[in-house]
Amino acid sequence: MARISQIDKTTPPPEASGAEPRSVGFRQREKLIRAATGVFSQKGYDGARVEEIAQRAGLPKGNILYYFKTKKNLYRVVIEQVLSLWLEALGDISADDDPCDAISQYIRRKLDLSRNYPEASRLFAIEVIGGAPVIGEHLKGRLRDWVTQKGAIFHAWQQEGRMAPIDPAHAFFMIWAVTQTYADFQAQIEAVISPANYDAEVYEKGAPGVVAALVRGLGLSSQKQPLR
Amino acid sequence: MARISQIDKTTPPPEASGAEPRSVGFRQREKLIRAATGVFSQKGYDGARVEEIAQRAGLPKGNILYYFKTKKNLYRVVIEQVLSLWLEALGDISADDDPCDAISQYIRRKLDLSRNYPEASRLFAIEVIGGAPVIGEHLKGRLRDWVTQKGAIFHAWQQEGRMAPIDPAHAFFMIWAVTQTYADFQAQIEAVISPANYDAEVYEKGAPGVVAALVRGLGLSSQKQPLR
DNA sequence: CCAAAAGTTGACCATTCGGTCGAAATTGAG
DNA sequence: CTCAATTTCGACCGAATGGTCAACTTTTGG
Repeated sequence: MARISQIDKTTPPPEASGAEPRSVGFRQREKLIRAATGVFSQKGYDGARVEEIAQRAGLPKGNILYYFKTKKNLYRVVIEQVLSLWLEALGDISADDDPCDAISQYIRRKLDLSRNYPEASRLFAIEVIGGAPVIGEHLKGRLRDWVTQKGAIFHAWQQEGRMAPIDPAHAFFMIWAVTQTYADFQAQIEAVISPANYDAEVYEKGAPGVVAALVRGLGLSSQKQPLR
Repeated sequence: MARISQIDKTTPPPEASGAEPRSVGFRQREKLIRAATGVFSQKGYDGARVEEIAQRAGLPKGNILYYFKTKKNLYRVVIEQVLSLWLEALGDISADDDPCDAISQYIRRKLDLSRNYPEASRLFAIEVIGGAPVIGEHLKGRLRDWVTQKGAIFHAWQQEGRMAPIDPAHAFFMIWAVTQTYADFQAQIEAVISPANYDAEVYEKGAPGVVAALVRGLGLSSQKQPLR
């Protein structure tokens, strides 16, 4: 009976414990997670149907429950993976960097994330809008620590007059808001702009100006030309 | 039999046709819409339970179906009301205004909206993230027209060098993104900042700096001091 | 090559939820 | 006050959904 070791099966997600990326179950789990991300991001947790996720992955419903035991557990796995992706991509900003370069690059990286993983972005948004019931603790932990740490760097830059005196945390909120809006509110942007090709017209043509505006707004003089 | 004229009952929402704001049904409908906004904004359409909305409004479930006929119809009424609130509050920006004043004021107005109607903001966000199945047409109509019109004003300002050369539509996306983030991502902001009083610490202390950053980013020199 | 573990599958169950119905209670105009 | 329209309310129904189960097939390690 295969049921015995199932509790263990559900614990190690594909990325964790890089044990055996070649096993059958590994690939199936990956497929399911990808499908689940898509469905959850569009319909939310309750709106998503296990059956639909299975269908999109080309597998029978039973398999999902076999691999993840419950719908809620699948959701947890999926959203935690999204959060990891998020935090990893945050990258590093160090005090030695030139503020303008470092933040420009950070913004661009964040924008690429929205562009390459729009579903992940939307899923994250839905979770947070709903009060972050699942990842709330992570936000209060990892994310918060990250902001505190990087905020100190911002503060130092501000003391040197190389950055406008904005509360560092709010500077991040601004950056996140703007970069994520291109993924999360894609439907609205499309309604207003009607781009033939979203990627090309929005990310490539529109975004650079927005990055510049953000940089300007944060008072980041290129190189060493202190703000006023 | 009361069923006969019911189709008419569901059509005129509380605000429309200011006929009889004193009738019993009118107040009940209002109560239900308020409750529904709260529940829908937190759980999304599918996650919201008719029973819960009723409970929150202090009425039996049956009444909801009596007044709105179906859950979907209730949702439509609620979200269309939110969109109206949105569009009304967009206010007017005219070419004669000083760009800096006009946009600063617009941003502040939008920020107040997030502050005073956070649930409406979140509901709108969920709808758009899900692809705007219900209000999509409105976005392609009313909102789009509004942006086109105001965009022309931005363009004129840009020609005079009174505003940075950003695609006007993207300027709006930026403003909307930043102002809405304070309502939509409240859970995240709270996790990172832990404010004792969200309104006071976030909107009153943090927001002004953000407004300034946005204005600066859009290249809006106060009064008539052309950018660069 | 073979047994045991891992994975697959569809039939099935319990629950939940949107919606219906009919009858009782309330309201309000004449 | 009266009577019809409006509103309330609980019992009930059918469909859909998350989850279970047991038999079956495929993988895999020795």
